[in-house]
Amino acid sequence: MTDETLTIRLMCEQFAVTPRTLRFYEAKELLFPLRKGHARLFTRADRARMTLILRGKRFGFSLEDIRQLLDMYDPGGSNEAQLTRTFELAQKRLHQMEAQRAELDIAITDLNLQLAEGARLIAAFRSAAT
Amino acid sequence: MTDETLTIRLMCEQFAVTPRTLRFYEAKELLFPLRKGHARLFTRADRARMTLILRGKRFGFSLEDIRQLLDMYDPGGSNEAQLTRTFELAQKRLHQMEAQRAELDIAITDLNLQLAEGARLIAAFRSAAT
DNA sequence: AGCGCACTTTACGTTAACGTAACCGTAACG
DNA sequence: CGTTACGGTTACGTTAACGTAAAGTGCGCT
Repeated sequence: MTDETLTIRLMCEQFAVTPRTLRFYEAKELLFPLRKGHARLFTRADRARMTLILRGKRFGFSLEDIRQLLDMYDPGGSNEAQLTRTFELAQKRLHQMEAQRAELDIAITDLNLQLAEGARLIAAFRSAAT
Repeated sequence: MTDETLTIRLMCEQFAVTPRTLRFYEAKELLFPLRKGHARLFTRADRARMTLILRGKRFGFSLEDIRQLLDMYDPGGSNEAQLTRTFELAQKRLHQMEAQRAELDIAITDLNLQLAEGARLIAAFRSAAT
């Protein structure tokens, strides 16, 4: 059985975050560690969520955005209406992400052009320093 | 001559921001409007900068990050050392952006898979409702 | 002169995402 | 049995990127 539950320390190591962060995420209902006495035990599900949380953060989603996305990765709302609402929300996110990628592509192209120009300038400086 | 300089109001309209934002950007040395008396006049260069600022913001760069990037788009640091440093900074950004795009692609793929699963679930619900 | 309007500066308020300090419990170790 | 180690709960502090309110300035009009 992979009941491999982690203490807060180990969890912190695995994801390179502080205890404060994990407690904060629990408060924000992004993680739901079990309790053994008063201590937290992070489950496999929590670890899966953490991966998604960190990924979400890296491209600029807010924790609140991420919380909503996480709900979708769950077998949570088991009635059709809820499921449909969640599905539509996910589609909106997807469009946002695709738009973001499109902009990122443009920016990368721009920056590449600027880099080429920069390289040209530097080369000019060097050849001028004969 | 395209000395088409804009008042703060017009500038706000063009970029859909508030006066506070423009003043704030000036304080942070992202914009350098001229002064006619005590009033600001935004130049074509300022408008170009604004476009870049807003683009930068859209994929999560901080204003400080953006300020450094803007320096590169300038004929500003006219010595080789400065130019080279700026060039390297830009390269780092580029790598960050490419990494970000790679992750975004993964996330988009993930989300697409989840959406497919979601669609399957919803379809199941509907056929069950015979 | 008086009025209003657009613009200004100064400065305190706000939200997100934690950091950090203070204080408490308990379990193991020497 | 004291203390070190790890865990916990308040609760105030911090940074970024503005919002917002207060109070002053200049100018064009009547």
